[in-house]
Amino acid sequence: MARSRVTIRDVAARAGVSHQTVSRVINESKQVRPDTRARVESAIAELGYRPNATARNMAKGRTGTLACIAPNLTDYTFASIIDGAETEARRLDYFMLSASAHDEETFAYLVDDLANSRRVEGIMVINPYADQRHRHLPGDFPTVFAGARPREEATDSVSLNDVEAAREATQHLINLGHQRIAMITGPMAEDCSQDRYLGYEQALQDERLTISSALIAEGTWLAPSGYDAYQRLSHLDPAPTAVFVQNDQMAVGVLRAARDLGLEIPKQLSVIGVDDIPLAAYFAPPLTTLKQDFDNIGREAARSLIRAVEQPDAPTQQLRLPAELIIRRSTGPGPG
Amino acid sequence: MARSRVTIRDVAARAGVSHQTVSRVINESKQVRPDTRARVESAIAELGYRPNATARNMAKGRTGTLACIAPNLTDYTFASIIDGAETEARRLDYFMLSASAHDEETFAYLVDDLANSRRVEGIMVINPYADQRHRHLPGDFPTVFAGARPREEATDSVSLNDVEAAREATQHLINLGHQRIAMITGPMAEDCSQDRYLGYEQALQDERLTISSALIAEGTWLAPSGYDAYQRLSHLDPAPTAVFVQNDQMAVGVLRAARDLGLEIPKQLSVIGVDDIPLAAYFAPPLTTLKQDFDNIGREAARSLIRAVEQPDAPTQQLRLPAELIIRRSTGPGPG
DNA sequence: GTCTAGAATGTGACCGGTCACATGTTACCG
DNA sequence: CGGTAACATGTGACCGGTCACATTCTAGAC
Repeated sequence: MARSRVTIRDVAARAGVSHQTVSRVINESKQVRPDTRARVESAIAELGYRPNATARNMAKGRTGTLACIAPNLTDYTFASIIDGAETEARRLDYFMLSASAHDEETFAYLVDDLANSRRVEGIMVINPYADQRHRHLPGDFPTVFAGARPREEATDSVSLNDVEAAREATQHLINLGHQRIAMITGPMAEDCSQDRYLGYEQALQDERLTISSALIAEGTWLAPSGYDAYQRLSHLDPAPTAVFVQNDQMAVGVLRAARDLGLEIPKQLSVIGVDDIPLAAYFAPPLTTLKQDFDNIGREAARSLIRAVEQPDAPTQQLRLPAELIIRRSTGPGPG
Repeated sequence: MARSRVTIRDVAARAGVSHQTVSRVINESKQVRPDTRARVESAIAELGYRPNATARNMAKGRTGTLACIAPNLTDYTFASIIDGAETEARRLDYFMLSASAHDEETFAYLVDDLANSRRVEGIMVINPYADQRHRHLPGDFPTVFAGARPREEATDSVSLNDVEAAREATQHLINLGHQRIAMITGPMAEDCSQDRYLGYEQALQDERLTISSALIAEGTWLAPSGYDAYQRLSHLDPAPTAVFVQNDQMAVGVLRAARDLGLEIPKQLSVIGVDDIPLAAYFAPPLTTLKQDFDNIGREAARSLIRAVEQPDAPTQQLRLPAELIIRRSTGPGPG
């Protein structure tokens, strides 16, 4: 396997043609006579020639590479968006480089490096509002938000329809006969938490149920914060009979807090989450949740980004995908 | 922000020097007089010049990019290795492109494309023995295995010390007074499963406990297979009082199977896993396990790969990292 | 004041492709 | 059989850097 430095001109010499003809052959131009093509192809095979991607990028002024920047690559929700995006990008002949930027400074540095050195042609951002990182995005560079909607910026985005998902979750609890329904939110600085808040409110309003800020606690998306938040809510009198938790990790924390308080789920407390994390069915009890189609969010985000790269003048678009209610055993009939 | 096509020659013209001097400035050569440097630097600033990464790669014959190929990017163990590797690679001035190859064919295609087109300088492979994918690796290209040891190939690798970890897990159960200890393995085609098998055997042998193949069941690494495997083991008479499960996902399946069978954990059955997955502490009961330092495996793998890239003649090395016993509540004293 | 080493800077080729355009061939027409 | 359009192939510049080497400048020694 001669992986060495065989160039297009070596092949040309061997086949007795010009380097341009070789270029035509590897680019499948039809302007080549079959016998010439055959001669070039056998020269390519004999020499083990492979086109050099860097040189090609250089000449064409493109890199065929996109970047995805997330706070980390391990969070299941991020990872599955990335996986979907990477696969779709590859299907469309792009490579995807994913980087974790756990703080704003790293994010700023990365964006600057990747975009300005023209190493990538577009950037996909997961969690642009985790801190003030969105402010470091260049205005004139193809960008897409995955899993979040833009605020004022005109940026392409693909995410869950948060309002609708939250409304469905809350409605599910209402349908089961619950009236005193608490909510544990993500950080309220994030639009996603606000949108889910909105959906919860709308569902309650639609059913003429009262909304009380006492029933709402803020968390961090992580399990321990769900645990703590529920501890606080459990002191209420009367206690809520159901909780809509804005993500599964926190919901799992609630499950454990309830268990530690000696509560039976779903008999004394119904719990519903959002995401459908991998082992959701293996907690005690198996978790009812609204499943996000992360893979599809990733795929659509990749498509959106590639569109932005290839058609710079296309209008931006916001895609909001639906969630699917997965009923397991952490929700049950309300009192009465 | 003029991100357009300002080249090194534009800067040179503006600063009244040659393009080479500009090159020296951006490469921090000390062979430039301070006043010249200042002139060039202000020209760079005024024009908003940024070096083009592709052109630089082209001229230097390198790409500064590595690839990581895993069966998927969502599995927590893979994702955390990748995250660690990506961060370390970046610290060492490389970018990392991660791709998921869920089947052997995709893997072969990817490797071929990435390596032969010289798009990347080295490849990190996660789970090279998932199928026959390792056979598609080029022999003369920098490669490292992360999370697995090589068989006959002389390939760099970084992974858990599986034998030792399994021995520790089994020993923990023995120390608690268990004598009838079952094991649920991963697919026995994988070396990792075999090594953990070995560690289990060694621990039992050291304590003169009998090893019975009836006590061993094979799984797939996934939770449902743990569930099924334990169902089978539970029919044994006498039943095992403890199970060493080769990973946490399957262990979680065992937890649920035991619960469904009405068994109390750890009173009637002790369960220990391997990995320490994110919500291990939130299952019922919280899972005792051997924690892998995935982040470090990733970092070391990146270092290893970069060494292989930069010093092609360095001998290959196999790094085996230790696990840490995390005692939670799924293991308890044996009978008697 | 001249010589010379070493530092500072400039020149042109080169990395390996693609592009625009020039040239050479073929085939079909009157 | 010449003319010409369409096809096939060749030529050299170019993408934006770096490299090797040539040239110019500076400063210290004689």
